[in-house]
Amino acid sequence: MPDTIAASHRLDISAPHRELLDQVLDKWSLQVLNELCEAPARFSELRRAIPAVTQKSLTATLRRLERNGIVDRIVLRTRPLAIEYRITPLGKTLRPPIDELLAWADTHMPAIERARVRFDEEAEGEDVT
Amino acid sequence: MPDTIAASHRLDISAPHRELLDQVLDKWSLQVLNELCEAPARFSELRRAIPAVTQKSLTATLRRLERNGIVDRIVLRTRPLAIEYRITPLGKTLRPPIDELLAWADTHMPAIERARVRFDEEAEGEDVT
DNA sequence: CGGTATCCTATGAGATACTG
DNA sequence: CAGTATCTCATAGGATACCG
Repeated sequence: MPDTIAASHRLDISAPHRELLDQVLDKWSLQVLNELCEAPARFSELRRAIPAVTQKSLTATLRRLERNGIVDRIVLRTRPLAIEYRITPLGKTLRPPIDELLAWADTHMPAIERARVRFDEEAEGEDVT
Repeated sequence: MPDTIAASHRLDISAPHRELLDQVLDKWSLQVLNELCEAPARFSELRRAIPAVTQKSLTATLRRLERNGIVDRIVLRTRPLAIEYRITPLGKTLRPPIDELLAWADTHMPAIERARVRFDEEAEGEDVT
């Protein structure tokens, strides 16, 4: 295995970091985490709570989160059998950083919208010069 | 215009938020931001600094960041002409949340590795039961 | 140097059908 | 209910060739 390329004084954004963030910050993870931080939920409850997700994607998301120790999959020996998903303590530690990120998005959204409009307008006039 | 669906006491992870984070936290943005937070850089410097990125992906990343007001593309009227990319003030505000996320990844990486091993081992023995 | 244009393939994700 | 298994299509991203 290759060690880190250089002892950079900057942030080291190594492959494992990126891979990890990709698994945790993907399209549906945030919503799922959001639901499970509230309360444990069953598969069908999650589907109802997040209508846009398909069965397949929800399954994939839950498996990924489970594999990374972010959620637990509990088999309830009720009748006829039920599965419950719960956030783990490790999963809970994700909240503060995620919240900060969402707060950033919230705060700067207007500035970003403006930047986009400007950019798109400039691109318009570009080739007519 | 529809207001937020429900006055949820939970985090609202709306489409614009997700879209924004997708644009900013994509595969290469973190590395690029990391470089540009240090100092302005030319296209070829970025390629050297991030060897794994292809020309196409780097171009796409820079355009996206530029459109969102995170970086500036400066045309230097030197000889024979040079392009410089710089982080914007808006771009700099991204650092704290990103740092927190990376710190989280760093802190909890060992626990996550362990969770993965456990999960994969359990999956092994599963069908041999 | 700093890209754009094109082709091609791998992956992600929706729809659908079926199972314990 | 809680999935798995396919099929299919759209997109992301790499390789390559070329341009101002």
